[in-house]
Amino acid sequence: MKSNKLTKIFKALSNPNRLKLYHEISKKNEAFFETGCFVYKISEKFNIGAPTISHHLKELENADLITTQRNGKQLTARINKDTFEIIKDLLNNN
Amino acid sequence: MKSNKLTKIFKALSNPNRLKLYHEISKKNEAFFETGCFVYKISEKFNIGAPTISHHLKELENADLITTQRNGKQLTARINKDTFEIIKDLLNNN
DNA sequence: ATTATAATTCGATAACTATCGAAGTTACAA
DNA sequence: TTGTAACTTCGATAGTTATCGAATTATAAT
Repeated sequence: MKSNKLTKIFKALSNPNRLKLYHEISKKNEAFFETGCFVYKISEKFNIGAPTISHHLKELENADLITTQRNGKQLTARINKDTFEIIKDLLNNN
Repeated sequence: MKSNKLTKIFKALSNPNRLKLYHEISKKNEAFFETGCFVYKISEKFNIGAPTISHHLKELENADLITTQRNGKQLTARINKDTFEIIKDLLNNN
């Protein structure tokens, strides 16, 4: 993997809220892979506002860690499986 | 692994120069595990000053990614094998 | 049409970080 | 003991980032 791509991934996961977001999405992803998971449901678990969630999702997307898709009023987030494969071991031993 | 420990690791590796530093140390580490590797030799490859190198090494150390040890005038850096195990796959496919 | 919900954009701000030059320290050598 | 090499500490600065509130957009429901 290219070094600048790696730093992008590390940077994206270096913020506690973003790591938690990614982790939540990855957990839901297993259960609802077909449908993805709704962002508004996840973000209830956070103590930060909607603008900040929106900002963090873009960072995760920009690092190719997730994809998002609008479904009506709601936003659906899905894990990018390629990048997930190589960092899931880190996440799952927590 | 604890989430705050993870974010510390990610943060430490989210800076290009720090990632490169870590990578260089890990490469030398295989060749010179007994002796470790000299920081002044590594830092010749960087376009940043000694104070910045020193700062970055502390960040890597603080994230338990490396250990350092003074040997006379020189500083020796060694990879922490525990943390290396779980991220080496990311580094080696570059 | 009006309202409500989910998310985004914008502008601002406080906190953090990478980097530097200058000065200081440590250890060795001449 | 003077010098020098490797490294650290300090203080400053420019750039980045996390977060917010207010306003805006998109979609759906009433």
